Amino acid sequence: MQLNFIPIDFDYVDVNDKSVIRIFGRTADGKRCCVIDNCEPYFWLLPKAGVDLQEYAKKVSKVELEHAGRHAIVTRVEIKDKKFLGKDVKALQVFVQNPKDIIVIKDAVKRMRETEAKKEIDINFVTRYIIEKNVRPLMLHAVQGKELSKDEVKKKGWDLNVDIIVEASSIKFLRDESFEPKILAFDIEASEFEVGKGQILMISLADKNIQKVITWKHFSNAPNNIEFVHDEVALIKRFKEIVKEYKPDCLVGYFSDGFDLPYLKVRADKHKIKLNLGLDGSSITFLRGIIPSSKITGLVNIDLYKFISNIISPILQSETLSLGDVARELIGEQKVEIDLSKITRQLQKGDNKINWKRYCLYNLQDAVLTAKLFAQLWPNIAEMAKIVNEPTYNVSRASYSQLVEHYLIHNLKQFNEICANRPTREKILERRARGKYVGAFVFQPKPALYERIAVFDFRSLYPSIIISFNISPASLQSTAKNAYTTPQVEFGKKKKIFYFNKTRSFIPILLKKLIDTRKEVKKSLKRKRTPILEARDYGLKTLSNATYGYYAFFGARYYSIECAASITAFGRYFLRKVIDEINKAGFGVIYADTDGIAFTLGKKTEKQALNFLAKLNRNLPEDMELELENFYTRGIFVTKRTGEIGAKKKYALLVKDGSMKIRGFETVRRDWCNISRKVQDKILGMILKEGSADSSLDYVKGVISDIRNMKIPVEDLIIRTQLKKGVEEYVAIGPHVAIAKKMLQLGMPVGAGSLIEYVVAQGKQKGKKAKAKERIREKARLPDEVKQNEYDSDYYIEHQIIPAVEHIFAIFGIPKEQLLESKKQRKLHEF
DNA sequence: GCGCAAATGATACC
DNA sequence: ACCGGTATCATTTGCGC
Repeated sequence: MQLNFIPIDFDYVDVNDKSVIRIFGRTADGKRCCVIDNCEPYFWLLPKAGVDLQEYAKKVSKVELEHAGRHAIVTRVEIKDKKFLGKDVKALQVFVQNPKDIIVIKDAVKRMRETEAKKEIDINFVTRYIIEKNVRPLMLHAVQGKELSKDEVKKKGWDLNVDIIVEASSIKFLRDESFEPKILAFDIEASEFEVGKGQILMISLADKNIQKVITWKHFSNAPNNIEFVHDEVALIKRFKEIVKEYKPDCLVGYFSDGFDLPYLKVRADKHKIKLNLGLDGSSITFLRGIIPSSKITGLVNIDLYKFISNIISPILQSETLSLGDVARELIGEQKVEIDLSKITRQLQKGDNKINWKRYCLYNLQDAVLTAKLFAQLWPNIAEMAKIVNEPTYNVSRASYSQLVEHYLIHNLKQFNEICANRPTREKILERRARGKYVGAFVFQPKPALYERIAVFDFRSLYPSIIISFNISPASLQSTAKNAYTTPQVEFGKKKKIFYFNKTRSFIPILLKKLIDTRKEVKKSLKRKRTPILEARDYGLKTLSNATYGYYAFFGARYYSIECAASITAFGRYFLRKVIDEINKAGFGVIYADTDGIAFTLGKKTEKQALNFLAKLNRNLPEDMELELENFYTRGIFVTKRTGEIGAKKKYALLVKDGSMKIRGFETVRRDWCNISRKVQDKILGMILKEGSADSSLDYVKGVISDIRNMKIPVEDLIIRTQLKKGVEEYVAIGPHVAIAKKMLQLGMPVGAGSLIEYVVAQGKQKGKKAKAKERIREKARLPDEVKQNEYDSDYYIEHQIIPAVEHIFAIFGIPKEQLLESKKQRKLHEF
């Protein structure tokens, strides 16, 4: 029979000592299917120089071992001409019966005197299969094979909850066809925040066609979508039942790897309920790493929080990655918050006045928002999976470095390349201990208010450098012959020069392919904007930008600090070159950082600037391009807090439409309180629009007087700082750490990653001197502990308002003292 | 106990 | 451990006196 289907999830299991691949997917007519296929596991051996390959192969082919109850044998060995890091090598392809045997056999063959190195022992078997059989996750395939009856499948010891099972004889990629998975979003609420404590109170489920809360907390006047069960046992069982009946392709949660699923597992274990949600009846498994994750066979379990924090967060404005913040930004829905810690406290005290209906609806809201967020982000997950050719499950949890690596691994075949090994633990330690190399150049601005500004920037600077100068570990060579020569590459004080062969190597070629594909996507986007094309564009862009960082990442297979440092060296060279040329052309460079340059037009026109831009581009390498970022009416650059020199990475520009581009200022920093951010934003706007500081001075004085008169709502005085590690790990106990400790004592859920909120209140010390000496952490309070007349107005004026505005006024010659004078006094002075 | 520089820590830029 | 270096700034820590 032939079946057209879309692969969604992959796994492999042993059948009679052999590993078989199972692909779970959807058929063209929407049925859930499982395709069973084979793949021969293998790895590579590189021989030492002068080794008799035939003899060596013979010797390797005889390897046979007993290990962990398995009889591991080499099934056959082939001698192949391959490439490793671009160089020709002879290699033995060593086939085994079961991927598990690789780990056993590689140790035996590694010890042979003929063996120089072993390769590709750490390639995941699913990845191996996808490469060998040219399968493309989430795209349409035709499978030829035999349909298996339920009975035949049972003989393999499986009970598969799918509609069709096919044993493949061949599998063929057909085309990229857009696919929307059937999903079930879920969210649990529990009586405690810590996994292992308390019990599950309710579980919500949501998709387009379902919105449901299951709870064992009974109450009257419940809406239809609330289903009551007897107890927690019935709750978990009902959850399982719904998941099994609904048959989603993806089970979606928000922070579900970190909370919902581990919690569910602990409670299920406690009640001796099997959490066998897998399509083969298997239980959910947890991978314990630094970042725990969970896997359900056949059912792609997606933790949207992970995907967002890994892949989407760089473009988010949200100050936290909480479901509420992210949903507001991405889908424009405001989450209705309730006080969860209050409910927890009430439950602990046995207080019965909990509004269960409201709590249930809150719970449902989370599941619904998760479902909506998924709908929004699915194109991003799917397009990324298609670009790198890895299964959805892996992609949804991968960091950019992993994605870059997946992309490379899946494309080595066309270069006949053997994959580099993953670094050993020792290697990682060594790499992490290495000194830093010099990165980008940042131009020191002169503090002032500027008019008529243009900003040019390099389009994808680092990727274009990698491509232009063929920067890769495979092209690095020791002589200048037929090579690109780097500018001075700096490692601290040491300076070096590197040479990269001019024959294009696989990483720059693959990177160029990403960029060329993106150009095509951009063209299509011009014709018609679709979420899929936008997601593809985003994926291609971010992946190509991540390649430079990948070279410098200690966990990378293709780690090369020489490459990373060469890239930044070229970057500095071209940025400086363009700065010089802009100045020479009669413009005035104000500022530059990494790949962008801001300069004043002076007496020149915008058109002249654009003509000059075209001229600059004619002198750049083909794959490099300088673009106009924008023209600005005005811009302000300030001094550093200490000294008179201009602060880098801190400026505000006024766009012609009246909007502002603000970088680095307190306004854009989440660890400053709202009032200081608001005041700074306001005066930056006033100054940039008016070209003077006249009206903003009065405005600031007004705010200072309001603070002094205790008129500012405590809410605007909250300082938010993230806890980057566990409370006990801190050497310096800052205000947020002190507050976190207090919160822990109160039984509130606090740990690494929590955003700690506090307000600085009046201290206990009396007398001006003693007051000033009291540590800020001693005066820090939880926001709801501080009444309107209790905040420390001096602190907010001196530490939050003045620092945020002082250096802006300094541009106009207005000293700090003048800000502190009252409005009236100033008027008297004027008379 | 005081005043200071160094250390620690968070966040942003690109 | 889950992309890099560059940069600013607040607050605490700890040293010398």
